[in-house]
Amino acid sequence: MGDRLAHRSQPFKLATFNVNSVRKRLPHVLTWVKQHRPDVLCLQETKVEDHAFPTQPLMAAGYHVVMSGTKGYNGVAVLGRHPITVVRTGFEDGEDPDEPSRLIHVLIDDLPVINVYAPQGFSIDSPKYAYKLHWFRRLRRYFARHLSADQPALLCGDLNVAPAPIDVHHPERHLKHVCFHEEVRQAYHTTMAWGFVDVYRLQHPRRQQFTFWDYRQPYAVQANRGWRFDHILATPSLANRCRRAEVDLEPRLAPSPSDHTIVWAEFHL
DNA sequence: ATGGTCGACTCTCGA
Repeated sequence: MGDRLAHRSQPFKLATFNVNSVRKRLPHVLTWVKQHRPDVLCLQETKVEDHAFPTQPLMAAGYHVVMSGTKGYNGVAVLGRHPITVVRTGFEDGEDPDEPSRLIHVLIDDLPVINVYAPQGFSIDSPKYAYKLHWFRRLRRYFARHLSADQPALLCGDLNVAPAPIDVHHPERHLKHVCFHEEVRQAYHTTMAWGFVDVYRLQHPRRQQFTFWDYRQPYAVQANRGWRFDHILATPSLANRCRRAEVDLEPRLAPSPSDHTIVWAEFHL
């Protein structure tokens, strides 16, 4: 851990937000960072190539910006109050296909932060689902190759998995859903068993709080038919230093609400 | 019921 973080008096605050187009949701992002001043905000589904990313207004708000995007789909970015070093985008594990627009690994004052957008999977019988399951195995191998479980590190993003029955409305109706099937939950848990702890669940063992409501589901928000897909995880030494973890529903209340909302966590470093 | 809607982009895909 770098001295600048180690000697901070203020807690270190990280947030994650699937924006479903960073250009469409830029007003939400600017309002939120100005109000909450997170040290780091990780974005997913930015849906924009790097040259067209709205870097300038974010820099004007006091944030460094790095990104790895593609036109129209996927895309991840990290905003930070301190300079950000990009370590890697994508797995770079020699397998084809690799998707640089689903993973960005950065260092913020020597703290590793990995921001991911996991594949959704489409349907249980689709090759996209097989790809999703394999993607989680590759993610675990990525941790083993590039991180140490006994050192501080953060993982966040849209994992496209509800890890437990409490994390989805009517779990009994979603046993064959690509984000809740026993097989995909197993893939998720096997990956995180490498050494990442879900800090929201650590702080709130029995609270049901969703982070995603499907646009296509009528009255999903009103009836709270949602899912908890957006996660912040930390290696054990850092998870022990988590003091707060919360879901902020503000992006759901703004005009043109996103289908996801913001999750944030504070750590005393 | 991959239906419904939303976003980006091309007349359709991804979620």
